[in-house]
Amino acid sequence: MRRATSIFNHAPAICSVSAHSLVDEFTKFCYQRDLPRAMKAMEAMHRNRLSADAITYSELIKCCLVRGAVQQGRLVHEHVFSNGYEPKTFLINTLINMYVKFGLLDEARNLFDEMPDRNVVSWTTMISAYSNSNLNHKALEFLILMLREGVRPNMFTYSSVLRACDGLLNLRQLHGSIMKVGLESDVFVRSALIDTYSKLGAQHDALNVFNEMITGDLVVWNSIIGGFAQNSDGDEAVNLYKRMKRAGFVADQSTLTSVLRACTGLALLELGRQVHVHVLKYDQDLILNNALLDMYCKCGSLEDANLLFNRMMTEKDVISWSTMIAGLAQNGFSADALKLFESMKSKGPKPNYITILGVLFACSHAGLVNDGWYYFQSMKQHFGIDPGREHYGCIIDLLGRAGKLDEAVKLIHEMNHEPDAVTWRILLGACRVHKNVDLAIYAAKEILKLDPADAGTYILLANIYANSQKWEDAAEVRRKMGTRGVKKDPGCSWIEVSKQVHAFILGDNSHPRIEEIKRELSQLIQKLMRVGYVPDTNFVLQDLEGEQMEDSLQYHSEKLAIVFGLMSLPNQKTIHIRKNLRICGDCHIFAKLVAQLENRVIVIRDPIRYHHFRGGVCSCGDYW
DNA sequence: CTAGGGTTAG
Repeated sequence: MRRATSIFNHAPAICSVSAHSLVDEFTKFCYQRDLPRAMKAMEAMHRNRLSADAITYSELIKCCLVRGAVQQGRLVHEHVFSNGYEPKTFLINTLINMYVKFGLLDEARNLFDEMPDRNVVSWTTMISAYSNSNLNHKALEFLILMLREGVRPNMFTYSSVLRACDGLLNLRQLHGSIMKVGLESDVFVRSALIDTYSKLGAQHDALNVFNEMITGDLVVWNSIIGGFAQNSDGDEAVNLYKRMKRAGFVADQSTLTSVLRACTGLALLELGRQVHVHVLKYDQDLILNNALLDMYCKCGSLEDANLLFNRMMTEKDVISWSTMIAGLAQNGFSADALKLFESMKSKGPKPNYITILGVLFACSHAGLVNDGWYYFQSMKQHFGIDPGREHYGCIIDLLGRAGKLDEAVKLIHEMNHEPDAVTWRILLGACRVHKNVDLAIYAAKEILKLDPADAGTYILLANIYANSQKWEDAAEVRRKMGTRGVKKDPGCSWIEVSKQVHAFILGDNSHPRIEEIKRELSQLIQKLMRVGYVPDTNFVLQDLEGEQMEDSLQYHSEKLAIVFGLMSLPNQKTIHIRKNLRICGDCHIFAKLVAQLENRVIVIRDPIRYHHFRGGVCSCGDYW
């Protein structure tokens, strides 16, 4: 414990000051948070073999903590143990906590190991330290050791150790123990339970824990709302948010961030705008602003996103920049994305893994082979980032879409990552664009090896075979699909009108105005055909992830949603639609013509890409 | 002296 450099190794000096006034002075400095004077006084006390009381020392330790004074903290530690006094458990706990907060886990652990009477706080401090450092195994191990020593965990212990649970089995066991001792009604424990179940994807259990709550606080609500938002169940997150408001709680930064994330997932631009109003009072909150920025990008409102991004002039971090760059790229504004990246390089934060992904994404979507290749080649050298599978994916996409299919395949085999289903799907997408049937079959087979539940790929494969008159192969694929119980989701489009989400599902007539909409659609198609529209049913390779062709093409869900948008939104208002499947070639042509003929901006977001239709053209440049 | 909630890609 002692060091050669320690002040305490000097011989005690003679001191004329009375013991009382020395200790009093020390106490005064501690409470005044005057660290230098307190340290001097402590030195003097030490020379006179004097000690103060434990509470005073703990004040001094707090003082060291807020100043980040590690060295002084160590001196206090030595002093407390130096006069032959045995410090009280609570003072040792304070010291352990100090080391933990300084990130010196080993020193905390040494103290912990050597202390005589470890109480629940000592154990909890260590458990919390381990779980905060992601040493989950150690945290759980300590819980077991503590129980073995007969120390009973309290709510502090449980809320700490819960965060260290990385398996459902552990979690359920722990949940059981918590119920047994009746600590589940503690708000900290409850929110930790909800959060941990959510992190492990067990939303059902999280919701049960939430619903059993009689009295809770905002954090518990935030846990459950955040849990659903992060598990891509935006509907439930939004419902809970409304419930929370009815229960009389006022949303804070955390709530709003989660609700915005839910809006992002569901493309709820109107609700997002409403939330924006509440965000204004937290306009210093970077995380919240980043979530807002992402919402505008992913809801296809680049005007709002740009406005916000420029307003956030003073405080933008790497996430803000990455979000904006990726947002521009996904919406088809690749040149702007690259321009922004250049300005980030000169006056923004250091780009990270995700930033580069956005940049490469921008290149691949605009067919900028040279730029993409350059950024890819130089990312390690310029930013110290090794290309990951996703970066390779972008470049495979870039080469493939540009028609360099051979080079794309070569890269797949050369990269130092195992290709996964996503990699092959990218190649398949390129085959679709360039109508390379043989390679498409190869890629599709690779996908199905890795992801046997991918309905779109079975259908594509069957269609390719059917198209080449290979009826037996086609039947075999369909049969496999049947035996594996793989079903294709029906095409579905959503549109938000007057704070209400309207869903259009292929083959489903449950929308109250469906007949009227279909009549309007038929008339619109007639009108478009007079200016040259020809419904295109020959998109075999297009059927990759698009809606089925055999069903009436004219009632594809996005067409119904577009017509409903024309019918129910004011003339100048952009029509925003979200789809669950890729848009098909026919609907793409249809949307371009409608945008032109009706003088409307139409934004359709499919699972991969955004299409901004304006005056007869699409922001994707017909390249998707 | 010890405890809970939020942001970019996939």
